[in-house]
Amino acid sequence: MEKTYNPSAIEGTWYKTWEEKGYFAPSGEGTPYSIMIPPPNVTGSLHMGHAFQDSIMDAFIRYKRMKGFNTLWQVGTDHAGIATQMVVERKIMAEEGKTRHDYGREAFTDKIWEWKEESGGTITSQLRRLGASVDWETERFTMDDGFYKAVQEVFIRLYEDGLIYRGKRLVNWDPKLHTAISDLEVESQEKQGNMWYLRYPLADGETTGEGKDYIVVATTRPETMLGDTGVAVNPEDPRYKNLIGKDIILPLVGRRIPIVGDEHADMEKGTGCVKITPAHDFNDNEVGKRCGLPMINIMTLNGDIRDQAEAFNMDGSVNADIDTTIPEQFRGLERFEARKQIVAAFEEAGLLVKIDDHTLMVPYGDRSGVVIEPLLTDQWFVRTAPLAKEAIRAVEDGDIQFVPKQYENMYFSWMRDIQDWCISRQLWWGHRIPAWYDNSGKVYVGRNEAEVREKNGLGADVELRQDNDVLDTWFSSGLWTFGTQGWPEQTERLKTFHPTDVLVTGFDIIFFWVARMIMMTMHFIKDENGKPQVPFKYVYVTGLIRDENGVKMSKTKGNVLDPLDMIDGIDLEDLVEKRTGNMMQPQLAQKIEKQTRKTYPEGITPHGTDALRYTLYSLASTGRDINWDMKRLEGNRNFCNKIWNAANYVLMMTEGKDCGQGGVDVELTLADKWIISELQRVEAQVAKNMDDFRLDHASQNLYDFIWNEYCAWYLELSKPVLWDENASEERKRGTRRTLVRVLESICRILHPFMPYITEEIWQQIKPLAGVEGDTIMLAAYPVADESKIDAQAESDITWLKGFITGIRNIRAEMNLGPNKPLDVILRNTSEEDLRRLEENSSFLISLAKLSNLTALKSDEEAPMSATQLVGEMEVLVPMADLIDKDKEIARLGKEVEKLQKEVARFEGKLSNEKFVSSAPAAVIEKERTKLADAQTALKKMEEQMAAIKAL
RNA sequence: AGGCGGUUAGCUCAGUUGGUUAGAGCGUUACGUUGACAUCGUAGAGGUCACCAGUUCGAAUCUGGUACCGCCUACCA
Repeated sequence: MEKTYNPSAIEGTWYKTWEEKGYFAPSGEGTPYSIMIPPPNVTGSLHMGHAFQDSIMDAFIRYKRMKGFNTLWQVGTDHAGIATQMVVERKIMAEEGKTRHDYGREAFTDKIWEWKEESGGTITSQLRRLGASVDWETERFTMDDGFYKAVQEVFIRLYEDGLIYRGKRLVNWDPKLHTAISDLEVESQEKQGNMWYLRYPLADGETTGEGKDYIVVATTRPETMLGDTGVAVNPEDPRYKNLIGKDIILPLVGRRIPIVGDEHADMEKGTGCVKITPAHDFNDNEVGKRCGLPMINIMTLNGDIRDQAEAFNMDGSVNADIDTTIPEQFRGLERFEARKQIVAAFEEAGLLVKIDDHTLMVPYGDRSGVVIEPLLTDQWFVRTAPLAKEAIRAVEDGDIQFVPKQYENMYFSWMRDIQDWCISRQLWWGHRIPAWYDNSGKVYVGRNEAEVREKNGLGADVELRQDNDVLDTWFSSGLWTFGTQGWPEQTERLKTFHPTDVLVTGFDIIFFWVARMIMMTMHFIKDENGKPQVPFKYVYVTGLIRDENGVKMSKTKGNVLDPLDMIDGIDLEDLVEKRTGNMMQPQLAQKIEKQTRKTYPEGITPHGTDALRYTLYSLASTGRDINWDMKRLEGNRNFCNKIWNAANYVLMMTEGKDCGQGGVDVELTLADKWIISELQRVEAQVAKNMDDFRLDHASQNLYDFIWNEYCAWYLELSKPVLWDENASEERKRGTRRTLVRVLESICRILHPFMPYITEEIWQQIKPLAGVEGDTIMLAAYPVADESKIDAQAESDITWLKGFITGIRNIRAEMNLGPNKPLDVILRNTSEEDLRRLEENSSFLISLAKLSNLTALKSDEEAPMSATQLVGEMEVLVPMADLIDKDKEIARLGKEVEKLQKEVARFEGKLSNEKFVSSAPAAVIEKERTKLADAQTALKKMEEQMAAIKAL
């Protein structure tokens, strides 16, 4: 082994070996265990969220694989409709100055496939760097042929079940990308805007209750007034209720529109009158439906004002009765320009009452960044209510459990008032909707044109054209758990690995993806009894990883940390370049550069995959957000280094020596029995914490055991045995065997968390430990053996540690160097103390650096000494000339003070009648013991102090 | 506005049915390069568990309220 730990030297080769040897594939034996990776966007690159989730999945997978399960970690990528289309559009624009329309649909999608072949593997290659043991052999892509089959089948069956319909409805329209998007792709942002108060004159000489011949409406979007088809007032409102059924002459347009009574108008808010634009506002659309108002669309797909409006009835049919003329001056205006012009026109006409400042939430497209427009378009929808019902039940009944549980609330609240899902997207990249239209606009759904013709008896003379739209990307990813396993065929894989065991994902896509997977899966996949099958039994929800200041990482803020940079390291200049190069808003570059130079003056040093993963586990607690801490990462790199050096020591002590592999006689020391016992405990703890999804606890258990017990104590305890020329061969052999066997077990327990370093060390030590196997990946995971738990050994070692620490304490307090050999005298020794002394004097002399160790007989006087207590036994270091009297008095004084406080506290507790009468006996007994111990210690310390003072 | 979550050492985080003398990593103080490891060792310091009230013999833990922070949903005509 190399002298120093160098992660890059060991991490490169092992992954390649594992992959080539096919260790990641399901074994085909044992109980099935499966996880489906949330398919990353094929255009994406690995970020901290991926690293976090994928590390967690890998720990579970490696753990179960070692436990002998038939383990599948399904890998794949998502075709990410809009994102991918945009990437390739930008590319052809940059390289050839062409748009996708220059290419045409077919050639453009070919171009995307070409891109995917060349560049679509970025994220999967990065996944390899993390050590992810996914089954590469069966990698899927949501646009591959098999997946398309599943998507098509689902669409057709839902259509046949009456759960998919087409309609002209208001949707969130992205005027830049020219597509509908779902509610979830809309981000509301708070903006400073205005509220315009507009005067609408009443027709036919009518007046309000207050005698005015007009009413005033307030709006944040005055440009939509061109499409107003009514004004709503509250039916109870005394000011206006007499006007219900009367008309208004819509200013600028001159259209006569009715005043309707509707609950939506709140008497308390604004003026109490609401302009109703059913084609451009979701609430107005509802009012329009209730009051029978028509819809007038005034915008183009760009969000510009149309030359002529379009009028529809609520059922989507064309309304030919309405004059759709738009005043000439507004035609073709961009929407925000139109707003200015309309307001100006109102002002000119004397109809602008006032303009208030107003803070409002404005919807933006999360991809395009432009303001989303509610727009009337023809779209396909999934009727979600019936699907949601089953999906809610599955979580209510515990068939699916969220970890942590509070996310179930979030899920329920969304599912309870779920809206129909708009699944059509006006894109070219994606699963094209399997629907055809004839010239009359009648729609036929089928697997292909031939099938449609045959099923519907359409001759060759009937012209058919396929729907131009594609399906929402989440429609296909909703089928991920079963679509990847060969459905609609009833494959062996599907039977074996579905339902999957656990889904690991972030809370931000519970609605986007998790809920939809549950709905889709439960509708299509049934068990042998016809009961809907869940896609997964647990949903493990992770929090967001934020930067060191708790700020969400984003490119525009320039605070993104690349997991690979933490693995490989990156120098400052490269990091600055990475964060400031290729920015959408170059004006931020300077600020980002400054901040980066301040936070990472030395860049980022390499830490290796194992340290990164371990840090992620140690922070993986309750699904809440995490503020990334680079220091913690360094701490874990040090932990790797510690393990490396411990292995180095073990090898030095065992290589080429008899380690008792052959079953020959060995003698186990107290230290051996103790560390073996502790090993069983940590094995049990880790097993429990893995079952409870508490990777932070599991990693803490291992850290404690390996560093604070195995390295800090056991390795030290092994030295006096192995360096003792007089020790028996059985004894040395026993120690060597324990050293190497425990290390070998440590490697196996740790492997799911730190795959690389454990494999590397394991390969070195397996022959010494008498273990066989090609890889630690497939070695058996250690299971705690109750019979090896040795309470006697544990308490003896606790005593031993107390003894040694006591001596070290005196050394530190008295400024005695660690190497000065000390004579130690023991007083007030019990039988037990003497036994322990007898058995462990060599450990004590060696670890505490003693020159002599003697127990005082009851009638012997001790010289003046510094004192430490181990239980009731007094450990005395004779003062002679080497102890500073004042210092010792001060030290004892501190002890006495502490003990006095303790005694007082316990006495207080025990003298409380109510405590004694109502607390459980065990608790009282415990308190009594504590009191007695504290009193004894106090007495001894006081005596000692008095003796020294009297000197 | 409603819902959920958070507030524990200087920083990042644990704390599992109330019995704790509240823990870890990093940082910090002092000392120390003896033969696994200075990416280290040894010994320390550091917290009235946001605040108030209640339940209880006993509260970081349970209940109610307050403050601040975060997220989600809705509204803002």
